[in-house]
Amino acid sequence: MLTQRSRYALRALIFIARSGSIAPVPISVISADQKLPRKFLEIILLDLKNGGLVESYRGKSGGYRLAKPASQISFGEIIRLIEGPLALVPCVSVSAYQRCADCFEETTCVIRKIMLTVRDNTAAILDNTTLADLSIERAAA
Amino acid sequence: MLTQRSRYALRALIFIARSGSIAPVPISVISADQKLPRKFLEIILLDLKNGGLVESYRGKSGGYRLAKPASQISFGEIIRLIEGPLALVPCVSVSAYQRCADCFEETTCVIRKIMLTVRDNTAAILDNTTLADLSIERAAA
DNA sequence: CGTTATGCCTATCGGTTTGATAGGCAATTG
DNA sequence: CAATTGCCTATCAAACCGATAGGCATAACG
Repeated sequence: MLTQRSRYALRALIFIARSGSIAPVPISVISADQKLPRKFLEIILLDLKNGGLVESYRGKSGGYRLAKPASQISFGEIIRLIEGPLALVPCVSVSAYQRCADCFEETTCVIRKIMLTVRDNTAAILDNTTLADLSIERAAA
Repeated sequence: MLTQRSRYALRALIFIARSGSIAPVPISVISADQKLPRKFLEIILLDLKNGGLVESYRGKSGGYRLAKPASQISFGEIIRLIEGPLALVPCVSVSAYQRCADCFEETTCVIRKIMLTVRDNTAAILDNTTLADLSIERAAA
């Protein structure tokens, strides 16, 4: 299961992407429309900014904007940034590979084999769907 | 990422499945061979027992055995039992469906749409691979 | 019967993560 | 200068995670 943070991040980004406006979107607007806890959302947006997904502008008429075209921000990238690796075991993670503790032999491990399949499937889906692939429907999860 | 518990559960079950012996396998043997913390493994095996995946026998020459044929114990079932739902969001879980808090409309939610695809793909893999689908290679993750 | 090997129950524990809130500082606009 | 906005720091309770310890119940074996 994804953490609440990740779901909030997705909703916030989708909202920003859909707003389509050139003017940055303030936290208060996102939080009001999507009904997300304002202060908590602040932290998340800061992470998204540090991760290079959004730009922020301070002061009056400040707020957040996507840092790159919506077509270049995939669900996979968002989730990896906020949640961590897509992989179910560290030894099949591409973005954060790590040998499993107490692993006898990676090449012949059957658990690794199936987990690699799962990871590749998941990544194929999440990395190929971007914020631009959204129809008019409303984000709500 | 899976918790350590789930990885341990998988390794223990694979070990039992492979031992192939009719005699139950004691915790101490599993823990020694797979290098898993003994007391911790106890708790996990108890969960597996309560979940109907293994049978236990007390007393001398006691231990654990698979409660059904290895071909009927899938990775999906094991992970769901120890870890929880495969789904990334509650609203696409089949085994533990729950409407997302603050969801506007489930049918049109784009997050739900993609998460459903991911879940279905993951489930297809994990539910169709069983403890019987293991070659001679050694489990190690 | 008693010894021994085993699973089972209960309790505890420190550390980390999770979700969240509060207050004040910094910057920018007008 | 006032208003609005993001940013930084601190704090918090609750849950989760991985693990350990001790003793009780049960069954096999001689």
